[in-house]
Amino acid sequence: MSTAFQAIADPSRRSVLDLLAEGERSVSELLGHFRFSQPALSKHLKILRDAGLVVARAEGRLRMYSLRAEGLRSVAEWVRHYERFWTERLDDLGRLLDEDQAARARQGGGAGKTKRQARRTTTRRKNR
Amino acid sequence: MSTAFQAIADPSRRSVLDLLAEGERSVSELLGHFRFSQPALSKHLKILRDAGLVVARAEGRLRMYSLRAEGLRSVAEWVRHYERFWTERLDDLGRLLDEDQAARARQGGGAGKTKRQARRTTTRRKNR
DNA sequence: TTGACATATAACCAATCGGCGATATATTGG
DNA sequence: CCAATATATCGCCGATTGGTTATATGTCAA
Repeated sequence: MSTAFQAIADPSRRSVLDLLAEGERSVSELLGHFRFSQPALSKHLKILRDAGLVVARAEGRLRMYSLRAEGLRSVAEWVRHYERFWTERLDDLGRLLDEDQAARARQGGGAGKTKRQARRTTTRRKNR
Repeated sequence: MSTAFQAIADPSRRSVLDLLAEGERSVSELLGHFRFSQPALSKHLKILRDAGLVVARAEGRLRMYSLRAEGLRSVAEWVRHYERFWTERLDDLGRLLDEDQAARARQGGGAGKTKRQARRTTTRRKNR
């Protein structure tokens, strides 16, 4: 039942993946980086295994875990659909705002790369 | 304490975001796409709001929700770190992650007890 | 004002989660 | 074989989650 989205929801599990991104590690090596118990880590590892984000290889009495990053593809693809909202949109919006800012044109600095700022759209947050 | 990672862990909430990616929607419009109750949706929306992934604007008695995709940036950046594992050419990867092929070549060697074991990057991908 | 609608919040519930200590299983060294 | 080590699994626990129904709040129409 564990999807990659669920698996990476926990910060400890993300840390495990970050560690494994540097290379294969045994459970006890991983454990050294956390404050919780070994069974807790084994549980996290099981969740990551079930989600297809890591694989374990037995070497003697050690279990060497390594990253299986392809399991993150679904996440990457889903997020990529949203990337346009802060790339393309920042460009277009920035272009519009540049006119506005050009009005109070001053920006002396020298190397004139348009240093636009992201401005919040509306967001009339009042809430509660 | 709702982080973006936690917020997108739930498939219903991801669907909400997907819907809002097409444009602003009221709560009842969103509700039409789900089988659960209105309070359940309001809870999801609160979580998304707290995570900074959506914003609400009052329009009469409606609440128009819209996407605030920048909230997904942290996720995108984290995942991008892993993209290289399936994006980069295999040969580049092998170059980055040291002597994989040497370890593979010595596979039949035998009784030598190496302190450091072979790093396993495997996963020969050809497509993409 | 009243009543209907739109949405949020409250109170509750079962299931899941992340942690623990205890224990089971496998491997290695003596 | 035995003890030590490495890891997984079990049984338990309190907190969180995702859902429910009931109710509160705010706005529009009449």
